[in-house]
Amino acid sequence: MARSSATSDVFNAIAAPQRRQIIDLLSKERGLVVGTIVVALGLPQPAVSKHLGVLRKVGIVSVTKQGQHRVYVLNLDRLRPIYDWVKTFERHWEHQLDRIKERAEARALAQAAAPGKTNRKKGTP
Amino acid sequence: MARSSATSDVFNAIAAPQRRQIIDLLSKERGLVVGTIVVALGLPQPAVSKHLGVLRKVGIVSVTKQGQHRVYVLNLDRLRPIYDWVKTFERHWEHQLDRIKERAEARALAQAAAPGKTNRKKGTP
DNA sequence: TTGATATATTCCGTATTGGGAATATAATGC
DNA sequence: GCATTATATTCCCAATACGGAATATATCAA
Repeated sequence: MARSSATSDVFNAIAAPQRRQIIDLLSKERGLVVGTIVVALGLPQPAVSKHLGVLRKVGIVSVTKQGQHRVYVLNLDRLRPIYDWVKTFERHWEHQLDRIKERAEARALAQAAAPGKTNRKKGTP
Repeated sequence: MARSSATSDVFNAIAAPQRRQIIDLLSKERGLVVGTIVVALGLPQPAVSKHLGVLRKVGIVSVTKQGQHRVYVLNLDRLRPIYDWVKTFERHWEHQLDRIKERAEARALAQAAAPGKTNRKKGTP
């Protein structure tokens, strides 16, 4: 046995950054034609078609013919397993998250009070 | 050029289910010795060592010698990129999420009120 | 029909995977 | 020293992966 095959499960399908890019694109622009993805990613068309093939096989995207184009749409629910998996560990980041959120809010307040400059590192002399 | 190499980034590192299992284990039991993981996964020891090697190289786990054992611990922050990525799509699942959160809060309250037993499903009549 | 455009498929080559088996290293105990 | 235990490393191999190049299919347009 070798590897789990990118077309076998979602985790392998999203391992390739190009495919994540495609997913990102499709999450913003609902329904994209291959050509658009090609120019957006700057990859050769066959490469894009292959990546789309992988995503299709796993069910992350689906196609509909439309004239001579293929319109790809995202099936976000297929990403749930990943979400559910990492969410298991969310607890561990929650405190950090809270702190980050607090900081962000503090920053927003500070900026609202005195806009014009983003505050820098830390160094409180 | 072939693939991005499992040892190159976190997304590839977690593509293998065995490695996700290891992560799951380490998230429950903080600090595990290789032998424990071996019996838990039912994989041959060299295989486990290799998977641990991948996780180590990506920074998901770190080792400390302890006598003749190696204790592996999880560095959960390294999984953040994955979390952050899927979280982008959370919006699409929000309704479901709200319900989950509500349940979690209800559970927390119930537990605060009467600790000692985790409540089971829900059943919304 | 011919041709242009849009997309998919096939073949090729190199790199990588992940388990198996054997072996190497390291620490412990006698 | 030697044996045992714990873990890592090496070598092998079949199965992929993924980009490149070429080609195949499909649709539209004239």
